[in-house]
Amino acid sequence: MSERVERVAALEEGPPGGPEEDAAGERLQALLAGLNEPQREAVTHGEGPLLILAGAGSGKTRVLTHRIAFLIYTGQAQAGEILAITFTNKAAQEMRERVEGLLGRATRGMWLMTFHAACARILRGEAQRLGYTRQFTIYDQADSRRLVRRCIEQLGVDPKRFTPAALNGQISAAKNRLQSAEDYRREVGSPFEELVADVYELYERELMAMNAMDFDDLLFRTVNLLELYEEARRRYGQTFRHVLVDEYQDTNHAQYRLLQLLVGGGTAPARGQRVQLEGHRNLAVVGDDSQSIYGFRGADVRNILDFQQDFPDARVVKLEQNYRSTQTILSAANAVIANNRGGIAKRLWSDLGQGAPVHVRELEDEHAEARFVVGEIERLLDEGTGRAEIAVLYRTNAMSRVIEDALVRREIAYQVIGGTKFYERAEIKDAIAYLSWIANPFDVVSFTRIANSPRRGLGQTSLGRIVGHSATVGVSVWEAAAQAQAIPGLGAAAVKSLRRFSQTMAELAELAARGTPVAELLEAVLARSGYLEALEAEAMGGAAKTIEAQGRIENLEQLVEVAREFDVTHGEGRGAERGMGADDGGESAGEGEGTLDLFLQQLALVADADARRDEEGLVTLMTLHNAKGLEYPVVLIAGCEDGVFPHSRALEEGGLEEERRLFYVGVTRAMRELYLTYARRRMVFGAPSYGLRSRFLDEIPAELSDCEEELTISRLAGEGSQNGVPARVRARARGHRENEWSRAGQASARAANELPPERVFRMGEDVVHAAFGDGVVTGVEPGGVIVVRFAGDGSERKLMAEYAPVSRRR
DNA sequence: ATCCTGATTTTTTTT
DNA sequence: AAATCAGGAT
Repeated sequence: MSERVERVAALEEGPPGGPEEDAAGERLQALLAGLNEPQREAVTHGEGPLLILAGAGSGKTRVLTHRIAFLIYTGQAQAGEILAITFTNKAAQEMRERVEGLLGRATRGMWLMTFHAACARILRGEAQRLGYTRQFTIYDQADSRRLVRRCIEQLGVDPKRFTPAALNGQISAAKNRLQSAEDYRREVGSPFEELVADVYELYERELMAMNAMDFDDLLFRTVNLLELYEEARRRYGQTFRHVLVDEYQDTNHAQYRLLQLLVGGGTAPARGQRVQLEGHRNLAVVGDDSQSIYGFRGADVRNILDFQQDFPDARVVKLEQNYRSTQTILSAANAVIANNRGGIAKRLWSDLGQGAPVHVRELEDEHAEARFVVGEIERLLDEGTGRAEIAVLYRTNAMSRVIEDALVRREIAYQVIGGTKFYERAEIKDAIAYLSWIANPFDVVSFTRIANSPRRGLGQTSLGRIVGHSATVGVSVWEAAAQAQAIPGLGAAAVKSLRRFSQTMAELAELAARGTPVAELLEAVLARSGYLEALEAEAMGGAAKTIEAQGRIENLEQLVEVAREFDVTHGEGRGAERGMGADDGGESAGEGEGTLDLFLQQLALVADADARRDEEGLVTLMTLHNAKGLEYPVVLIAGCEDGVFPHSRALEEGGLEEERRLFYVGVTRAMRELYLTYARRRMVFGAPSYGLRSRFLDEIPAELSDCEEELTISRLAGEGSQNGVPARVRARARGHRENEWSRAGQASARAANELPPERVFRMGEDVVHAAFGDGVVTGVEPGGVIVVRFAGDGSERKLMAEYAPVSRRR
């Protein structure tokens, strides 16, 4: 490897030599041309750990792609020796295209994908070692929540008291901490955690029996695999000679551990790990602690903050020149983020000039806000701005509807990212469930989903008997279903119906085993199962449902189209499984088996962001989270009100700083023009709510925005002190229309920030009340109100957390 | 088993 | 305002 380094050095010097070396030298110069000094340093860094602190818009994608190209180009790595992790599949795909553009050839064999996709791929080859087959099913969040619900019911716990969502969240958090059910059990400290442990254990057993994994398992099991098998660890560690990770600030503990296992090194292993880590330590991470916005799903900023402790010899490169935004936008972003404590100091600057002021507007209600946003978009379009250059961002998906309505009314073409997702629609999930059950006969969740869809007269009771029978006899649901008459307690009609269903499925499985292309198989499924027929019957029927059914049919046609595309790229037998030699061993006989599995796994891992389309003349609507990593000449952020953004629930849970980072992310998406709007009145849950303008708006220096009233009051309050007290004074001055509601809003903000911790209650906590006795918190409402259900008489009461005589029970 | 209706809940954010 | 759920009627 030292000769490699020499070669790099030689190339950098632009050595004398034969004609092809000259050409190579030129190529290399071209690769490095146009990079600023720190960018170049990051790109040309050789072996060993590398931390790239990349401020918003500082060209980190450029650095990553150029670095990959550089590594390949200088012979430091083959394409197949690179593992590059991105946040979305879309980002991976874009990055691959750019690398190929730089190299002028295909990047066959390079692992350029998300953590989850990489893990799924590894596990497909190694699943047997962990007791799974390679056809294991991946459950999305909805699936796993359903399973949790079943577990809760099986344990005889009231799902009212503890919602599947809450328990699922606990389990997911544990998995992200790499805490197994047994680990969790060992550390329980409350009755609630006791319950979580029970559910967690059962949930794991069920998943295992169904040959299924949830999202978190993909990471967790891969870590298990690498910890358990030194051979696998070595093999993957050596295969991926260079590992690059984008958006490192949003990695969770499992992902962190995975990286350590792959590249070796880091500090002493976390939580008593026994594995001796060794490896090449060629890990390059890119991120920005100011843009860490996924704490709620287990991301841990400390991963990036502590990188230099993990790798004391790491080279650190800071990218501080912003190539995206005007100085005004940057100054606004910097001023807001300065209100967070800690973090890595950086000073972002731009030479793109001051540009326009930030446009801040107050509107009457959300409809007026939507009209303003759309009106402004129309004006910009008239001025020659392209639709694809405009993005509208908001805090929650629910907020898109009003804006969509306004856009439709003005006939402006748009796309919504996220929200009601294509792959979460019932008909799509049904169709996929059919395929899943064919691929994985143990997949009970899929079976129960499709058995009575379309209606076959197999209701809850019958399904329960079938599943119960399969569990007692110890065979897959598939086999159980095939032996309909052997299932005790099943009525004659049910037996007959199940027989027919099972027969159809057997035929379809036969088709699949013969290596039928996925699109063809899917069409056969939809036709023979009677699914399409039922929908068509509904679409023909005269009622209002017609349109809906028609839409569903169209969605299914789209899915078939997706499958057809998959067949084209992965068709012709083998082509699919390229990449490292390591997983070839696991590939079973070559009858085209495995294609269906691959298709299903790809589907399971598609994200909303992957659906984004560029350059098609569409205005883009999405949540601030989905906007991560993107940029638009014009950005409009709607709903800048306290309680909406920052979100009230984040305030309650002490997540203000993460909200502020989210705001920072939103602001820094804008290149030229930035609009921040808020409404005095907004319908929430069908009831009006009145909020104050977002505190983040007050953190923007007045001279950067164009709100005139703002300037006047700010001058009155004292020149130059935009932060701190005067800012709040301004907010009060503007919000003097406040009534009951806004005061309630303030109280809730206070609840999080100023109440002592023993006065802050969360869902599911056990409490005791001086008069009513023991109870459990079943709701947390704005205004510092908590809802408690009391064990004594089963009644539910609303209490003021601040004043009521309640305390935590232990 | 299925359908209808009224009640309850939902809104953070997502791989 | 919309979606999901529970309970009861058919």
